[in-house]
Amino acid sequence: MALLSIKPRPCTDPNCRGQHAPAERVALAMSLCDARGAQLTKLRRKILELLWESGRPTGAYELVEALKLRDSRPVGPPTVYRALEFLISQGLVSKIESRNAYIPCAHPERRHDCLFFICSNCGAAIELEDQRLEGLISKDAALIGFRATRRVVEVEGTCARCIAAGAA
Amino acid sequence: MALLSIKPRPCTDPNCRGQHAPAERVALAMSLCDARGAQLTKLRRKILELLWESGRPTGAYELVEALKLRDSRPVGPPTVYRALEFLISQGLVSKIESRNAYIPCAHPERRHDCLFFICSNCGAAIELEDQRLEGLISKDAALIGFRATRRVVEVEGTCARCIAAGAA
DNA sequence: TGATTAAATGCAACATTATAACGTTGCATT
DNA sequence: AATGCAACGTTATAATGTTGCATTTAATCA
Repeated sequence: MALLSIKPRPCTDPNCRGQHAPAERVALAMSLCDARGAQLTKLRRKILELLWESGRPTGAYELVEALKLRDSRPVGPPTVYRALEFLISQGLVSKIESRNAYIPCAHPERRHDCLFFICSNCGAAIELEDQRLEGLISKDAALIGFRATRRVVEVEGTCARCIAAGAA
Repeated sequence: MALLSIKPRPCTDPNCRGQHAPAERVALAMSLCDARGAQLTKLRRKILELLWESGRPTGAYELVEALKLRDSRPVGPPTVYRALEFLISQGLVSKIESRNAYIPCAHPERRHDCLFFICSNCGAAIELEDQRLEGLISKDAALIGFRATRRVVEVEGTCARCIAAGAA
């Protein structure tokens, strides 16, 4: 808590697409980890920052490169993967399975499943939350007696901006 | 058509989980490809067979190994990947993104999105189809002006059989 | 405070998954 | 025979992810 100069409040707008500054994001993450007794170390924080700054799903090796540029001390893949593992375990980051890439979670304060729309053209990913979708999946799971622990929903296609810009 | 001794009819049971023999599956695939003018060659057929026989999502390199055992002539990864690409393009196979593995599609005659339940314990995958789910995703896509081309829905957890067997 | 211990990180080697680049085969048509 | 074409083969390499162990850092407590 000592590291926190501000005490951010989570965004409560259900239509929010996550348009907040990276710094604000990281501050919220620190606040959450602090409350949970989880250690958001300097390295982990930096990787979360990089993910927010990137603005699109980012590969682990891209992060390795980015850290090389930003810092004097280079880090290896295992370090990055371990940090990602931590961030994912805290709900701060999601892996986009269809891309082998990582993206920060817009609403880490809420426990929820993410629904990602990924643009094949520009690479951007839009995160949505849909309780009805989660409900349907639960119902289907119940139908076959399946106990779900993780839900991956990823939609590939073309985003509105790229459609407008004339990209096929 | 000359190669086909039987003319299989697609299963129309909406609750069908795909319990049909591999040979029947491959025969249906041949029929479909024939109708489409697509070439389900010997190699592609063999890979589809192996996938059906495997009974669970199977990695590309597992297929490379399996082909080594089954045949005299070993094939390289590119060959297997190309065959998988073809099978996927024909809707005969799906990739399980969260596992980097491939699974034959239970109902290749219908154009639909698959919903996979993957057991972390035994590795089995259950395929379901849910129009309402597809509808919800379409609605969400429309909400943000996104044009979807592919939908990936994968649920990890524990299957009924493993729960019954006492697996956590 | 310094000793003790747990957690996090660094690092080298390795494993797995996927593709690039280029060449060959076999068949159909001319 | 020459041409075109789709599928397949071969080699090498890119991209992604992990293991095992040494080292450092940080939390805990006598």
